[in-house]
Amino acid sequence: MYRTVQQSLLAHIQALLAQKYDVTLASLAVEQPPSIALGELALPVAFELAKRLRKAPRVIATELAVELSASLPEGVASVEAAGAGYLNVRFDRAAIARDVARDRHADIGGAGFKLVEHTSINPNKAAHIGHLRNAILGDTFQRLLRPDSYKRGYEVGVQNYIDNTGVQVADVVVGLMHLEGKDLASTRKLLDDLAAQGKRIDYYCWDLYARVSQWYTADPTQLDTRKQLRLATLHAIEHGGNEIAEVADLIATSVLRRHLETMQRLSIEYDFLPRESEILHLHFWDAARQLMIEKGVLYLETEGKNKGCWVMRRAGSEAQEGDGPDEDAKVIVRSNGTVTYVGKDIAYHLWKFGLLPGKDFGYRKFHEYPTHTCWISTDKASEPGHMVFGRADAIYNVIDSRQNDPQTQVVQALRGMGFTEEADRYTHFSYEMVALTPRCALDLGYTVSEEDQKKPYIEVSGRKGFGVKADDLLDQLIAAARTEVDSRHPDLSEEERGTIARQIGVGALRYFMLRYTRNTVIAFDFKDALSFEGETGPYVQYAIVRAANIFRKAGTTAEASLAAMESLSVEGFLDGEEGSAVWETWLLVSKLTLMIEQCISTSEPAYLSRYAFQLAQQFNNFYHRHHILNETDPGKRALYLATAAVAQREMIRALGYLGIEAPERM
RNA sequence: GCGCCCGUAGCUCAGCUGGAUAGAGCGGCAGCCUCCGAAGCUGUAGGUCAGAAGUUCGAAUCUUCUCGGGCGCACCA
Repeated sequence: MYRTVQQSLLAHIQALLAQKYDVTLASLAVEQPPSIALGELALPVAFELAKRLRKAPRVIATELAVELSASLPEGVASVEAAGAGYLNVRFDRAAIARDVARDRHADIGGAGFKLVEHTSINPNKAAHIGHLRNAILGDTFQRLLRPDSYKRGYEVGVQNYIDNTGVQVADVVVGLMHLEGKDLASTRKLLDDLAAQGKRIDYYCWDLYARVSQWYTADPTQLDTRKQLRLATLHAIEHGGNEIAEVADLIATSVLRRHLETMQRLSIEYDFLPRESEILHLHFWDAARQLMIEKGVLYLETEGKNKGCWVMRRAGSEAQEGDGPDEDAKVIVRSNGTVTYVGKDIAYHLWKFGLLPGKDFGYRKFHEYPTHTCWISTDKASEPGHMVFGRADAIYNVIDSRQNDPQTQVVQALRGMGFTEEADRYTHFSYEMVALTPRCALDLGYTVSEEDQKKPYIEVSGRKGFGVKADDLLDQLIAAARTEVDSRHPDLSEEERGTIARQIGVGALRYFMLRYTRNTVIAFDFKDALSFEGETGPYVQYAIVRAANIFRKAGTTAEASLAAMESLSVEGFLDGEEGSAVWETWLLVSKLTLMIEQCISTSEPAYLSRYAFQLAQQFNNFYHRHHILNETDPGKRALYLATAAVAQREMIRALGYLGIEAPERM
């Protein structure tokens, strides 16, 4: 509702400015006054106009207030000049509250297919906390976009790109075949044995990957031989149709299934898993190469250090007209004819926007979620019933900030090819890494150098096997929650307690990853991550449970409490000092759509987690201030019940978008 | 060397499309469970917003420079 009133007010003022002063402003700043006593909205527009109109801000504000008062927009009670020239707006509290109770709100959504890509973990090791941040950010964002019962939303597809033919997979294959002397058959047996013992293949690979990485450089006399072995393995995997490639596929697919399980524990699901093997075998690059040459962004370098390579100019250096070769250009095709990572990525992104004529993946069913199918790419014919993904109007790539440069290269290529609209709708959803505090690393038993101990944080490294695995962290969180639940609810069944503990653990984890803004490095520490108090997911869950307890004890429901608002005269109850405190809860509650819009337009889910916390804090405040069940005035009691109901409703919704469930009890 | 990001309370972070007195959590101190669950609430202490100059009626927020920290700058992916 907040957004609805704000919009109509701004439209009113724009019209007024045009009519009275003959000015149009590109955008109007709106804020909230420092105190609710001053009103619900404040506009500093008079300051902006002061110079232009050669009048004191206060005078302009007063004039505007008079004009606006003549015909107030819906939901607005009064407008007045305040301070040095602010235009303060007071809401019609009773009317707004009634609308909020009725769940009137602005809609969110529009046309166009939005493709969100996240997770994209190399399928050669267990997921760690860095991957968790990626997946949780992407999944939350996807929830904000999707159609649901609250909003119209956008058509959305969620992809998880699988680099099943890269060096990281090759490394694990080298480990299996050369360090452990396995072949296809014994690798199969390994998988069966691990499964029988209830062990995780991704954990096994975690250790193996770290071992191989060390092994490559362990013996100086073997450096070249091992490097060659690594390269030969990679090429065999890329080429396909041999035993090495089969081992790689077996491992990559098994690890991928584990990743899907890990993510599903966190309510994270995917629609499609495009794999690099198909990008290779279906020759996406050939089509892209031809297109790039046609459009003039890719050219053969004939001189200098990049002689014999097909290169592309870097972003920001296109004005260069000099004679000599552009030494700064990015190599796309090596002199040996193979394509680089950025080249393949350009081809892939042309496909995402439907710009690769005649090229699409084959689609095969891979995993069934309760409500939908997850598809995977294949170079064979498609199974029926699949969705088509390569036709995006806008894309969001959740990729950490270390890939800023290559991402910029891809956008630059699109722009250079004349696909400027696509380039404009390409969002690199960038975020900073999750690192470990030195203290945390020591606690985990890693050896930390003197130098590293002085740093604020240490980068996680799969190659070194240095990091916290996603499943381990989740297990710990759930166990900690379980201990609490067991002591608080010995009466509940084993299964119920398990469910609640899982909801709390997931809530704590997802909230932890979402409370930091994207460009903040998270220095991970168990003490912070395992906290259930203060600004955490469980704090919000607890507020929801409290509200539920009130309805139970009052012998009513949230729905009935909201319906009661229809016949309730709240006119006096939301004013004055005491009423204002209650009103502030309603006002905050009315801002959900505004928050979601903000999260979408800035690609920043952290605003919503903050909002959820603020709601819970506001509700807890209200809860301690007004003892609802002891309230003897029936009008007040009804209003308080409705207050708890709207607060609970929006807390549940906000948590829902964050991918966090609200437990019945906790 | 070049590019991007960051520097706000003891610690971890919000605030950064310029706007009224710079906020929250944790930690500290002092309180609140015969009363809707204390995973909670109240009060209190704590800040030259890294530093300097500039733009502006107004700067934590915009510009430039300096200092400090991080991450990128491959014919790796």
